[in-house]
Parts: sequence; C-alpha cells; structure tokens
Amino acid sequence: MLCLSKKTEYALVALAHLAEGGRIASAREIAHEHGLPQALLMNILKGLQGHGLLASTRGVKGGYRLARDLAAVSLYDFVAMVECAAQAGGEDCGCMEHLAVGPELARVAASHGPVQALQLRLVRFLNEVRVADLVMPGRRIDVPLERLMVKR
Amino acid sequence: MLCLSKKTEYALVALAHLAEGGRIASAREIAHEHGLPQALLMNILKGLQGHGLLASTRGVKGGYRLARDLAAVSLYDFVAMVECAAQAGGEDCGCMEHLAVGPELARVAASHGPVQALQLRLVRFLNEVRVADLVMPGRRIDVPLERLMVKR
DNA sequence: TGATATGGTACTGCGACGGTACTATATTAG
DNA sequence: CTAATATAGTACCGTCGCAGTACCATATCA
Repeated sequence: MLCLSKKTEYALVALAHLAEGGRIASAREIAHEHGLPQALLMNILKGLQGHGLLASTRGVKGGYRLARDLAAVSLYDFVAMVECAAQAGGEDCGCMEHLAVGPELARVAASHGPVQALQLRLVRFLNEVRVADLVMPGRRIDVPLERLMVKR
Repeated sequence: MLCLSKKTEYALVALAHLAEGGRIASAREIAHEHGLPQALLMNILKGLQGHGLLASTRGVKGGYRLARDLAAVSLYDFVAMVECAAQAGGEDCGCMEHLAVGPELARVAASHGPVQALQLRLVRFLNEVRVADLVMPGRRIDVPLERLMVKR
C-alpha cells in the first residue's frame, strides 16, 4: 500500500543538501558528496523538476535549486512526486489516486473496512508530516549504510 | 523504507473476520467470504500462527482464531509479522531491524539525517497505531477492488 | 477410512525497482 | 567558435521480491 523506496531516500538527501544554504547545486556535486549513484540521482532530480519542486539551470554553472517552500509540501505530495517521477507530464500521474484525500477521505472513512481504516491513518500521517520537518538546514546529512527498510 | 503489500491487506481482512465474534474460522471460509486467493491466504495465516498472533486447530472443525489481544499489537509488530512470515523460525526475523525501536530511537534521532528523521516519524506512527484500531468487531469488511497503493 | 483442515516446503511468472546509456540542448569560459 | 559542463529526454536492462500455486505430511472429526 505504501512503498518508500531508495528514490525517496535519495531525493530526501538531495533536498537536504539543497536546503542547506539554499544554494544551487549540480546533480554530480550532490551525488559525489553523499555517495549516491549519479545517473540515478539525475533522473530523480529531473522528475522533481518536472513536478515543480525544483528549478533547474542548464550550463556550466547550472544545477538545481529549491523552487517551493518545503514547509508547504507534505510528505504525501513528496512521495507522490518521487515515486511517480516517471510520468512527468500531467500534474497528477495517478499513482496515488487510490489513496483518497480531501473530500474523498470522508467517504473512505465511512466505508469502515480495516483496509480503509489503515488507509485513513496513513493518509493523515503523510499529510501531517511536512518535508521541511525532515529536511532542515543544519541537519547532519548522511545516507544509511544499510537500507532503512521494512522488508525489501 | 516501508512496504505494505497485499499480504498485509489480506491479513488485515482475515483478522477483521476473526475478530468479529471471536469465533474460529478456516482459511477457506475467510478466503471465499472475502474473495481472497485461498492458497495465498493459507500461507499468510500460517505465518501469523508461527508468530503467535493466531492459534490454529487442525482437522475437520479446525481453523484459526485470535491468540492475542489486538489492542496490544502495534501496527509495527503486525507488519513485521506479516511481511516477514517467510522465516517463521526465530522471534525476530530481522527484516525490520533497520527501523530502530525503543532505546535505539534516541540514538537515531540524534544523528539527525533526513532519512533518520523520516524513519523516526514512521516508527512512531507504526507503534502508535494498534491493530485493534483498524480491525474492530462491527466494522464492515470489504476488500477494495483496486489496490490501495502508493505506486506498486 | 474418508473428508476436512492446517503444517511445511518448494516452485514460478511477472513487474517494479535500482541503475545505466545515449543523444540533444543550453550555458559559461576561453 | 569551440570546449566543457550541466540538464532534458528517452530508452534500456538485470535482479529480486511479491503474488500466487502445488504438493505432501499430519491431525482431527464423523
């Protein structure tokens, strides 16, 4: 139902890097500094740019910088952006459509299934946590050696 | 980092079924009643039995029944049991070892990485929610037609 | 003894994830 | 103008875990 992958992990590290000082940084710089696979990170950042979370500048002194206030971005939105980076086209790539939000939430809660109950809690959690709560200037950035995973 | 799969979903439905009246029920009965794949559900229930969440009785009038108070089981424990059902042997199959709990939590929080911050929130969430909060007698049980999923 | 049920184990198809490669385009420096 | 750097876009691939199946052993009830 919920899958937070390495992409999310990498994206989070990159965001922390960018948030620290608000400066512009290239994918290569970020990747090398934190030991992330460069090519993969580039793809992830491309996706985040397509979703409007990052702004990009091409060319020699180019790179990525934050385009939105991280305090205004919920974990829900973030996961949606990262995990659905593939389809950069539309706003809503639909990969989180099953997790009802907003007006749908009431409808879901009313159906009262155990799965729906979990869904409800999950969405609430994801909406409450802001990316800024996780990624804050001054935090120590490091990538865990082992995967922080429940299973896989 | 976190992966709630169909197994979790099915297990939740089964638990709801068993909680409703506290009666014994066979895997076949549960599977047929809620349209779950029978063979798969059997495997899942076997796993939960191995972890002590369910008690089983063989034979004609046999089946599964709850063995623990669901109000005492956190979502964290539950996910660990379901997702790690494969290794029924030991208590701790280790698949959630990366998500620090208890005394480890402080250590994790101190390291202050963005990933650790997320980890912290996640573990808190998983520990706060009790299975009984999701699975309650009287709830309507139904399996969603579409997968309630964030991605996969 | 036969039917029903779990226990255990082994197997499999498929798709997503993690990661790579290549080409095009834009920007800066010399 | 050219070389270097950087993103944009797209296509590609290997591996691995999930979802699901199958089979045999064992226990219980009628």
